[in-house]
Amino acid sequence: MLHDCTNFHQTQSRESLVTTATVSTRSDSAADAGDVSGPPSDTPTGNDIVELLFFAYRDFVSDPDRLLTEYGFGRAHHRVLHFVERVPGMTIAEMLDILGITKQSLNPILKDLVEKGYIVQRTGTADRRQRLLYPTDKGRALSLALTAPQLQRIARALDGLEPDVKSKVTAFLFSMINDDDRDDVSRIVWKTADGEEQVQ
Amino acid sequence: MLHDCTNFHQTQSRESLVTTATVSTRSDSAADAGDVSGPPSDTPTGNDIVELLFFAYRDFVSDPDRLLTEYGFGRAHHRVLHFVERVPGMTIAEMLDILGITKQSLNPILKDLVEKGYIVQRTGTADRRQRLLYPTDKGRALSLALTAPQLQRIARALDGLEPDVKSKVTAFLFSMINDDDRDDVSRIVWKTADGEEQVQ
DNA sequence: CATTTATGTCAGCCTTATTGACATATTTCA
DNA sequence: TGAAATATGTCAATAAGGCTGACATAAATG
Repeated sequence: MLHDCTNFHQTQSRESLVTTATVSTRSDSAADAGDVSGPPSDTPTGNDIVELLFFAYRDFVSDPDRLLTEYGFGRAHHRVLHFVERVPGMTIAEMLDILGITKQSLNPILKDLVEKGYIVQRTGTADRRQRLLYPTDKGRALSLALTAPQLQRIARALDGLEPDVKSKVTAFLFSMINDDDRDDVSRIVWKTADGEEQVQ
Repeated sequence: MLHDCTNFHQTQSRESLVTTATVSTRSDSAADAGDVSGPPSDTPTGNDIVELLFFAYRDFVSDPDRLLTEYGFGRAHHRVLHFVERVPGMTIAEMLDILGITKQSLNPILKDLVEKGYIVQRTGTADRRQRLLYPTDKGRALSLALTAPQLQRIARALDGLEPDVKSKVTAFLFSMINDDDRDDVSRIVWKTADGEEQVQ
């Protein structure tokens, strides 16, 4: 889930990359291009991961697109619904921090989801200014349906690989997150079933 | 590089997630929310990876934002420039396949990069309908500068982990890509320095 | 010579983002 | 208590980066 960051609506079309001619003309073509650059970069450490992350994420976030289109939603709706399902009772401010967007961007999307009955807002009991977000049964069902193809993709990818890959991938992705956010992310990602963790 | 899929311009602001109250009220708050759903999902296999991919990718693609803003470019410009640098001599059609966008979306971005002197287009020699894309020295320099913080993030993440993590992460990300595209992606990602590979 | 292909371009539209300004309810603090 | 800060909502204007559809041109192909 969680879409590119970006939007994009759904393209879906996408046959095969670079089907046509050559990936690149021979290096002398590049060399004789006058003003043009020298040899391609020597792929320093990590350059392959830069590109694999792009392609993997591109395909990964496109998984729920068909379903989203059916419901008239975009990837932003998926992101919001996903985190509401995962962290029921989340406040608006927490959602804004997680998604990294402004309230003006969140509002129309949230309004959509509330109006169509996927999310309910309840006034906070401790602080009655807050509007706590909860998924409805309908919202929970849609969230799970949207994430299902992504879980399948992950399971299929792990299936062909050594059993320790999952823990190593998890550790790597976790290390890729900004230092400041890592604690909070771990509370969201590995929260216990009864949702007991306090952030502060 | 390669930004979220999506657009988004740069937000840059982002302090810390969920700094305020509790991640969630206790589960009975969710339970007594009436129409609201049951217990949170039991985190089936891969659910953590779904979320870690979101957070890791979110931070990863934001690395070049400051620099992009300085140059008046967006993440889409970065994606285009990156692949032109990596696969000099690429055709327009190949770029469209890789990025998964339409020519109408690509055109203004490409025009920007050409007008500002980061990319040159040269008529193909074998097929003179094609406009082969090459980076200029300036474009190559900018591409490398944009990717530098991302390589640093990857290197730093791998640094604290076991030495086999890199190969396992690479294998995992590769498996996450759509079946149909995997051959072509491997040609792009692991192309030799002299760019000799033929796609067909 | 007719058709297909690669590319370019115009027009209109959508989603998701932004900033700035302002309103309201509630909590907190002096 | 009363002032200030906080959480949220809303309006307006703007922008990036996507989309579809239609059409044009040049070059290759059959």
